[in-house]
Parts: sequence; structure tokens; C-alpha cells
Amino acid sequence: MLKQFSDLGINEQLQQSLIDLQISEPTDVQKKAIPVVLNQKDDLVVLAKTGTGKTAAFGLPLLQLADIENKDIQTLILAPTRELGQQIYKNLESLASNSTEIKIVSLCGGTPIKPQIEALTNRPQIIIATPGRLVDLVKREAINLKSIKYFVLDEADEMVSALKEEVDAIIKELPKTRRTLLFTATMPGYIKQLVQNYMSKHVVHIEADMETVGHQGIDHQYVVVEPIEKLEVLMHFLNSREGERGIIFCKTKAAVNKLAKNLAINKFSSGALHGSLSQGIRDRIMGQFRDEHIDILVATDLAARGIDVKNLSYVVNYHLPDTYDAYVHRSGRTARAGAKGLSLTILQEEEVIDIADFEDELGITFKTFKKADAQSIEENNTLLWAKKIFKTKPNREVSEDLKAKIKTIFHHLTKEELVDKILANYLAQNATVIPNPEGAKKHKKKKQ
DNA sequence: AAAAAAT
Repeated sequence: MLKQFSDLGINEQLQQSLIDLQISEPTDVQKKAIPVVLNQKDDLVVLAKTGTGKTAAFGLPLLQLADIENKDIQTLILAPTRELGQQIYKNLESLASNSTEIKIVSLCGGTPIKPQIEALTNRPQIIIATPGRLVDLVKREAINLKSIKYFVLDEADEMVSALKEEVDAIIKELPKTRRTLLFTATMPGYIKQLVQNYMSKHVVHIEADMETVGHQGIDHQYVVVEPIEKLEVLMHFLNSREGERGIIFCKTKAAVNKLAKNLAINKFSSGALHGSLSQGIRDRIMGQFRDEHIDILVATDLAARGIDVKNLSYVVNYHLPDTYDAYVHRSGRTARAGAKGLSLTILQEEEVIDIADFEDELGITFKTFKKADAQSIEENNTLLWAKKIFKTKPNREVSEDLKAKIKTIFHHLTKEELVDKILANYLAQNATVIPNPEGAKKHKKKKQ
């Protein structure tokens, strides 16, 4: 018999929200984790694949356990990035839409702290935070964590490694009697050891959705390119996926900026996301991406973990990820909730040997992505650029006066001559966009 | 070495 949310002990208000959200059946991780959280006894370490519903696996039972008679903060959820924190907040809000008496407050950085201090005076039962901001609030004595009963670390492996200092500072403020619930898709051996130090009660270990070896639904492919043709191959791929949506991962913020600029010049519907942008811009780009106003997100590993955007059919590794786990998280942005997706890694010749390591370490098999020959890539990219120009709407912000002046410049040209000039301009622009080998060498030399 | 997280 299939277990339903009601069988797991989820109450009617939350069941109604699930109906509203058109979520009909619990996933494996939800079936396994919900009863344990509701039992109010044990600590919990949950290992479950990307995109299998971990947020609801702790969100549903913790919303149910929220005691509205109790005006103290009862649940603390920590996330590694502001974007993920906000996403968890929104998910919990929508799960709680029929439990209106529950108050949830998001305490992520990058936004003014005063409104958050204000919001805390409303006595929320549940808070979602990023570590830096929460430490700040504790230092200001704007928050008291002594009443916490449930402590959730999402992306637990990242939290106890990269953000260990802040997490340790926060744990010092928590009562020993609390329950600790850790959720993650990846758990390197050394982290597994470390994690034991964070638990105070008997620990239940749950592994869910793991019986399917590899990352079900993800098609792993790689393509070998010369440095000079990397951008061209990427654009050719993006053109072949016109109307689809995905994320392109780069190694550095500077590389994200550069690639996003190149894609913008070539009229791709794209935006950049990394940690040096203001939170306002980060929120705007994420909003546009979620609302499908832009199709392509160019990002650092800021977007690698937890981010759940609907209908992403591909992920591109424009640079190799640093770790095997980073590959798991990046590629896990596609093929979510049972969907299919492609994870394409673009490599240079000397990096090909790494592919075998990824295969061995992660138990996956890469197929080779067949790139077209240089000439057809260029032709194809140019044709699609022309189509995009055709579809471009006139810019109303340009004054009539300026338009008239520009028209006089081109006045004496025939249509054919005008097309020739626009095309030549496009090709020249692209030539400057793609670094030539000389330039690449010079750059390398400079770095050494 | 780079990314994230506080201002």
C-alpha cells in the first residue's frame, strides 16, 4: 500500500496546503523522515538525492510541531546561501498557508537588519537564517536562541565545513535539550565524523532515494574544445536549446561577469548571479529566472546547492567543478522531482583525464557530446543571431531626434549594403569577444 | 585558489 501524507501523521491543514500546491504523494525521503521528526525523540541525519523534496521532509513535520500557544522561537533552520534561505522561507510559507497562526521569519543577510529585528518582536515560532546574519543578531542581543527545540542544518556538509565557525558560534547559544536535524545530498567521509559532534541525542540515520545508483534522470555528457572555441560551442549548444532553460556554472565571479556579458551581446536571454553582486540585484535576477523572464542563469557555485527552479532542462559546467560533490550539486539543479535533464561539461584536452575520476568517484557514465564543425557552428550562431535581431522590439527610450540623426547616417545605403555592414559588425564584435590564442597566452604569462 | 557568509 502506498503511504499518503495522512498516513505519515500530517494534519489536515497541512494536507490542504499540499492539495493547493498539487503535491499528491510523499517522496521517499518524506516517507522516511516525517515520522521520525514527528516522534519528537531522536536526532536525525538525512542523506537524500538532490531534487527529492528534502525541504518538505523537515518543513511539514516542523510546521506541525509548532506550538502556537508558545510565544518563543522553537525552530531554527540554517542554510548556506541567502537565496536558499529565502527559497526555504517561501516554501514553508506556502506549506503553512492553511495554518495561518504559525509565524515564520526569514533572517538572511544582504537586507536591512532593522525590519528583521522588528519582525522578531512578533514572536515567530520558526526562523530561517543564514549564519552570518544570525550571529550578528545574537551579538546585538536582538534574538534569544535558548528556547530552540528543533535545529535544522540544510546542506549540512557545507554548513559544518565552509561555515563551521559561524555554525559553532550559533550552536553555543542553543540549549542542550534541542533536537538536531541534518539534511544533505552529499556526505564526504570526514564530514560524517565531524557531524557526530553536533548531535546530543540518539541519532537516526536515513538514506532515501539512494537505491537508484547515479543521478536518475540526469544525462551526463562532456565535450572537448580548444580554448578559442569554447564560447562558440557554448552558444551553439544554447541555440540548439532555444526556448529551454538552464544554468551555466563558472569557476569565478569574474568569469561569470565575462560570460554573461558575452551572452548578452549575443542576445541570449540570460543573467549573472554571484556573491559580489548586491543582494538587490541577486534577488532581481533570481526572481526573473524563477518567473521565466530569463532563460539562462550564469552563476558561480552560489547557485550550486539547493536552488529549486522549475523546468531546467540542462546544466552546463563551463569550468570543471572543484570537487566531486560540487558536480553532484551543480548537476542536481536539473532533473528535479522526477524530470529529465542534461548535465554538459565543457573541457579542454588536458582536463579529459578528470572525466574518468568523476565516473569512478560518482558511479556515473559520461557520454560524449558531439560538437558540430567550426564552420557550421559559426554559421548556425550567425543565423540565430539574425533571427534574434529580427525579433528584437524597437527601443522606445531612444529619442526621435537621435533616431532621425542615425537614419541620416545610413540614408544612402541600400538594404543589401546595410545587411552587409550589420553582419560585418557582428562578426567583428564576436572576434573581439572570443579571446585569441595570443591573448590567452599573454594572460597566462601575466598570472605566473 | 575560489566560493559563500556581516556591514
